[in-house]
Amino acid sequence: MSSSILDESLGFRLGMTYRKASQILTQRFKPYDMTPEQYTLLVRLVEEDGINQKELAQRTARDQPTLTRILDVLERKGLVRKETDPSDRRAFLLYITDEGRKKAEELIPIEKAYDKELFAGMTPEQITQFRQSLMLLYKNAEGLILHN
Amino acid sequence: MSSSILDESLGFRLGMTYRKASQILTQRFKPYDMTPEQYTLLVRLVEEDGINQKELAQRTARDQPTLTRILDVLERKGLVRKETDPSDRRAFLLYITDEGRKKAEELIPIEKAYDKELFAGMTPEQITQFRQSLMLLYKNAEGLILHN
DNA sequence: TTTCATTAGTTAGTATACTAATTATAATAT
DNA sequence: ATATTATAATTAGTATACTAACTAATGAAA
Repeated sequence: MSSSILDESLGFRLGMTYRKASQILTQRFKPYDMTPEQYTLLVRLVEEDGINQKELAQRTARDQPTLTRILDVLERKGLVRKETDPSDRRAFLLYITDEGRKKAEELIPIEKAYDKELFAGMTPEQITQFRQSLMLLYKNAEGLILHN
Repeated sequence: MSSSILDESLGFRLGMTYRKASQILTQRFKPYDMTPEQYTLLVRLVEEDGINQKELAQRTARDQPTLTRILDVLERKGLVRKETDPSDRRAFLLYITDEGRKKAEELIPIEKAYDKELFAGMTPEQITQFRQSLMLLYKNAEGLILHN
């Protein structure tokens, strides 16, 4: 029974777990010259492209400045293409390239396998419960945002 | 039932949840000129000081370079003090200052309240289960590190 | 005791994440 | 039509996180 304030804090435990999990996936992606963050954008665009940056930001739970920078990298690598939206010249429509699709399809099984290893030892019911808890936490946190 | 690769990925969900939760705590700590990361070091030192940086890094689940930089900030703010270890001149022993202790004690109830709000709607059993799942994930991830 | 390996901490380099401010375009309201 | 407001994306600034390389001190071995 730990009496540490930090160990008690679920927020802290959530953070340390995320950092460790992210660190391992970063290692595994490194030989493919890809980060987990870049990967999420790529995968989202494989599923649906022709959307703009604001939409992609929402669908990957990232803010727009972060997205801009990661997209720069993906564009430089030739995995993603930007076209100005003819109906709104402020916006860009994002398209995945053939190379980007190939890269994503190479990495998806690696990420899936990692996910499985990460959750080894948990029953399907526990995993479902964990997933639902994460979703509740996200909703709770969203509701606590200060809007200025 | 979503068929999105990203939504299916528990690692991605873990990350988006952590980021959102961290973002809100960052907002709440801002009036106190404190980040969640700085806070964790401070709280750990309130519980036990006179340890060196390597030990503090382990106890807060952070790597040493990150620790060095955050400690710089805390030292500049006068919340933490470093003394060279007389028995090992490579190492520093870390001490919390009176001001640091006061700051920590001011923020601890804020973080605790936030944790409670974050987990609103979950039963104690669900929270316990969630905590145990996080601990299992951490252990699993640790076991998957590539050691060179 | 001199060499070699290890260890504590830092520095350098890269990537991510957020807020706030800016630019350019679009949409709305007089 | 013109002025105002809102929006998409970017830029600037700060903070965190990691790996790799480095410095200084320690410890162990020949």
